[in-house]
Amino acid sequence: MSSRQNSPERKKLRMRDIAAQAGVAPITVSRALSSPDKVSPETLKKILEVVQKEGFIPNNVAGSMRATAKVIGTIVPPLINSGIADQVQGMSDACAAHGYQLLLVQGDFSAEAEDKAIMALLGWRPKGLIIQAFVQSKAARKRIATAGVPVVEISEIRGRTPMNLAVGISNFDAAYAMTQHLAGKGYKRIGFVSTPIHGNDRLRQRRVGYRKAIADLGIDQGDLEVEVPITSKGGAAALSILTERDPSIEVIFCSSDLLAFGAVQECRRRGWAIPDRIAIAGFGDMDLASQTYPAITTVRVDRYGMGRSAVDHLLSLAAGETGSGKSVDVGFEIIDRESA
Amino acid sequence: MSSRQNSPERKKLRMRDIAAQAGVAPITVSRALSSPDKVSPETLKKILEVVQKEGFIPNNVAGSMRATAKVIGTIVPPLINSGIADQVQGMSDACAAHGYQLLLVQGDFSAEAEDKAIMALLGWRPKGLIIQAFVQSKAARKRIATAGVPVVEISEIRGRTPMNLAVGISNFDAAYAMTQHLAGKGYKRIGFVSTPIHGNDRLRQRRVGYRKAIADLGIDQGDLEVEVPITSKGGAAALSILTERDPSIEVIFCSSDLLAFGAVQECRRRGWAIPDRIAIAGFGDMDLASQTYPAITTVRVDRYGMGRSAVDHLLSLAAGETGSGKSVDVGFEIIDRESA
DNA sequence: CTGTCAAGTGGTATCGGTACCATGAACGTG
DNA sequence: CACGTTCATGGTACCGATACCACTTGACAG
Repeated sequence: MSSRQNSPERKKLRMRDIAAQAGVAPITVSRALSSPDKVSPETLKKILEVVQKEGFIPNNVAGSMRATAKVIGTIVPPLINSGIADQVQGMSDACAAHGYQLLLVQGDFSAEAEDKAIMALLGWRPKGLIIQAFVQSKAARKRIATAGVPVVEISEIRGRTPMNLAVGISNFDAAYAMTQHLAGKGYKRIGFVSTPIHGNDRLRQRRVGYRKAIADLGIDQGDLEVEVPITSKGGAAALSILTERDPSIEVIFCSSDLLAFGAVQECRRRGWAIPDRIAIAGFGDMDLASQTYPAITTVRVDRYGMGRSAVDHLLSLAAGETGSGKSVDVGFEIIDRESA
Repeated sequence: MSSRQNSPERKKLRMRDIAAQAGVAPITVSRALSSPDKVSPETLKKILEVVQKEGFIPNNVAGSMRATAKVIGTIVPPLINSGIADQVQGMSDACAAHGYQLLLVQGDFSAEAEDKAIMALLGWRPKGLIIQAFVQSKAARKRIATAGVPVVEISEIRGRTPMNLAVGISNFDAAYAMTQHLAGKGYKRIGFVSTPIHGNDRLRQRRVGYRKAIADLGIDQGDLEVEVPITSKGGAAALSILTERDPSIEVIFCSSDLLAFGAVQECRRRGWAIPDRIAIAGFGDMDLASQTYPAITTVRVDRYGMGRSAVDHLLSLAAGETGSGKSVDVGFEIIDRESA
């Protein structure tokens, strides 16, 4: 009766206000908004009209107390490279497609920060977590296990058994394949540039794959590995270090395109021809890699697809599928360009 | 009495379970966790022990029904360039520092998507919104106004009056300054490359600033503007288009470093010397700009700082400060490098 | 000894949806 | 025509933490 006039300075809209105005019970409004096919067409129309007119937006917080929240929590490393950004985009798009929200926390490289981030996420009782943390500490794993929330890890899929399910590639295989590829093109002395591993399995496996390939190839070249920060400046530095350590080095395989880019720029600065004076390969197939001149030979990984796939699998897990311990391999591809 | 043994297959932990085990009331546990100074040291210690032992994580969803949620919603454009990524990092860090969570939605370039995204965010009754949408449709603004949620816009600060408060720079001034800077270095024919404006005021103001500078300088050069997709490929294309349109063009000012990078690579491909054959300038001072050889002259904007500052101001607004209509100018800086 | 006050703690109502079960109407079937 | 079944809708009881107010206790001033 007084529901019309008191809008100007009355408080926030609730479902019951809409219900009153539409002449139905609150629960019917709820159904109209979340499962419209359970409401008769006329009622539905009437309710939606009121919702539209009043600009009502249901309170997800309240709704998430009974039903589990349509939220997926995720921890991502700092978005320094566009690979991660693609992945976030993939997760974001997939979430949107399913009507979920993405709760994003950025990790750094410390275990405490990771633990705190996980607690913050779990506090929201998300449907699941997608983790791509660097550390993956034991404490963190235990916390998640206790909470009983499904987890999809975007990670190295070789060797380790995931908590529930992992999406990723074998970084070992990829690095092995690239090293072999370079050897196949006739390069003899093959350097390797890594970023600080910090307990990150993906990075470690790349190095292991490289080493295995060198061993299998029977190349005797001493230590041609170096570790630098994950910036293009790091790549430039790596070039200097390695060429100084062994002037006859023929190719440098960088564990990230960002490093490869930096190395290419350093060559330009020195006036060195690529790949004649020295060849360079990267990892990730960032946009950069194809656009740099000369274009960079690299390993393509479908990061966007990994993000989407992670969300899809997570929702399956949450819906009851066990799939425990499985790994989903999204594969990789060697992209041969001009730089090596 | 039976609270100890039934843990194995009992349901989730609630605050009252902790309370029972610690021999206090639930509300005391609440206080112990959110305002520890209101609880006596002994009680606090006992409660924290139980919390620790059980691995209890309070349910934020429930807590957010009475008190407003410690959540900030944000809409960001696709993370195509690292500038946006820096900004997200800034917001994320600032949120973490204040104990807030970041609810992230990625926009695209359509008004409907934006409206949907805003509804999704508002459904969580966030403390506030940080918006950096491309469209900023009228419908979206109205929705936010109705919800009565404070908003910080990361945007162009010239001309437009923000809903509550805007953080950003004057893109007009920045583009004007760069154009003048280039003219000051002796360049006569100055081209301009923009990405599709799509109603985005920041991009528009850059173009307007450029045009104003050209007019003020009294340069009569015809149309040396072109619009290309925001990719490095777009930058390469722009170089081709402009040099074909006017072979005597001397410098190209790109409204994004990504474009400038593409243009530089295209020059390399053609064997053109930079800046002798043609000079290039960018916008944003992405990591790329300083690392590319030759290093790119550009406009530095502190994106990370903008993100942090947006969160800080938003929390002030939420705490009651009005600050309506104000704009916070974080400023810019012309970074003179080798490319122009 | 009484009154005032602060600190520490608890009881209760409440935030706003939705799961669960009940109800009544309309329809078809034997 | 009695009965089962489906469809549309409503009533009620929560979900789990916290705001609000009340209460107890001890310290201290007058």
